[in-house]
Amino acid sequence: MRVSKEKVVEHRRTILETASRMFRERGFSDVGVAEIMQASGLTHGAFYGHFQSKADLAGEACRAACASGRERWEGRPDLSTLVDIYLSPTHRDNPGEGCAISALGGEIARQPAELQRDYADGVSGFLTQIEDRLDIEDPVARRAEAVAILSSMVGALTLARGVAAGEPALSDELLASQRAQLRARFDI
Amino acid sequence: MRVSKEKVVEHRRTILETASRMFRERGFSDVGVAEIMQASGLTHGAFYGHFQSKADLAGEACRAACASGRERWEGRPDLSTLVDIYLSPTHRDNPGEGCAISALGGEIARQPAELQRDYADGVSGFLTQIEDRLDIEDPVARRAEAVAILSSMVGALTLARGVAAGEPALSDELLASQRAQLRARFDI
DNA sequence: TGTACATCAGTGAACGCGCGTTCACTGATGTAC
DNA sequence: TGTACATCAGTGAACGCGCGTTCACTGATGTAC
Repeated sequence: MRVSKEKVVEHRRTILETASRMFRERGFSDVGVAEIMQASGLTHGAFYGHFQSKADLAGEACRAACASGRERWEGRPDLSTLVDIYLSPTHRDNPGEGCAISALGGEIARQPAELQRDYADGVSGFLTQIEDRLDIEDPVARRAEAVAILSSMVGALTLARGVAAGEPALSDELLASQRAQLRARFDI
Repeated sequence: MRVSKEKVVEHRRTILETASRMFRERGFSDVGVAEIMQASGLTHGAFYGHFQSKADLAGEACRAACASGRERWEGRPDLSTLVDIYLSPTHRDNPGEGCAISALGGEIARQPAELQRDYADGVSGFLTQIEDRLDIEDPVARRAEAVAILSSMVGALTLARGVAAGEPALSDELLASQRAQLRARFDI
């Protein structure tokens, strides 16, 4: 049955947020349209009133997740805090609420170039935010340092997630070690 | 029709190698049993004579890919060369022949603990190989440095692959920047 | 070494299942008077 | 403000399709004499 205009907008936002979370938790291919709609409190048939296709939703969800990540760090914490949060067991264990760059990292390589461009915007945005927190004069050196910090955070988080269920001790070590390593670089 | 014992062994190895390559290229969920068998020059029905299930194959393929990566570096190149190869455009563009740790990084987090243990063995093995090439006395510091190097290589490669089709210039920059960054750490 | 039979790896049709997607229908919302 | 009708978001059955898996059958291989 028909619903109010406000409800339509709310439904679309709910679907997008639910999908964004589920995709980060379990990847694009392992999450179905019907499952997303059920988790959003609707039936699968209503999906195509909001999005053209699952691929269309994937693009929107990727953009939304990158944007929400950007807002999250906007101006606030310093680099030590950012690194501590990023490489925390909490972030490792909750990819659905976490950084899309890490969560979608593996799968995005097989997605259409258009989606990769959105992902690249997210990467560039994160790099800029790191640069803004670095006390390095030379712009080239600053940029290189930001790349190094982002790479090591994404890599450590990916590895820590990959071994979390199989070797929890190694997973904790990877996070703690990389946290200490990065903090030593800009804390003193 | 029946085939010789040698052929049976050869077929099994072909299936395993083909699957190992295809899984690294496109992930577990996006590669089907029939497709693997066709690429191996057989029909899908013969699959269950060699493996119990697709999940069983995934485990074997992961183990095989990690093992082949280990052998690849056994003793040979120094750290500069290893980093140059790992962060090369060639490695980025050929995940099927490349490092399983990076290629399977995202998906392995959603696999059974048993598979993650095999993956963790691969990570530990790679860490040891990096440690063996480091000129650091203190074992704790050496281990931490190896973690930092592996994390940044995996992260940079993952990011470079994620933006390769969408923003090739950024992809090249990430690889080159991280390559230079790492070499500066142990070359002098 | 040669023959006769048992074995069993590979084939391809068939299975149930869940996927993304479509569509006729329902009934509450929005609108025209 | 109240009524009558048009609109259209959501429902749920149905679609074709490809998936992982099974199985009766085939025919070359391996073995016993």
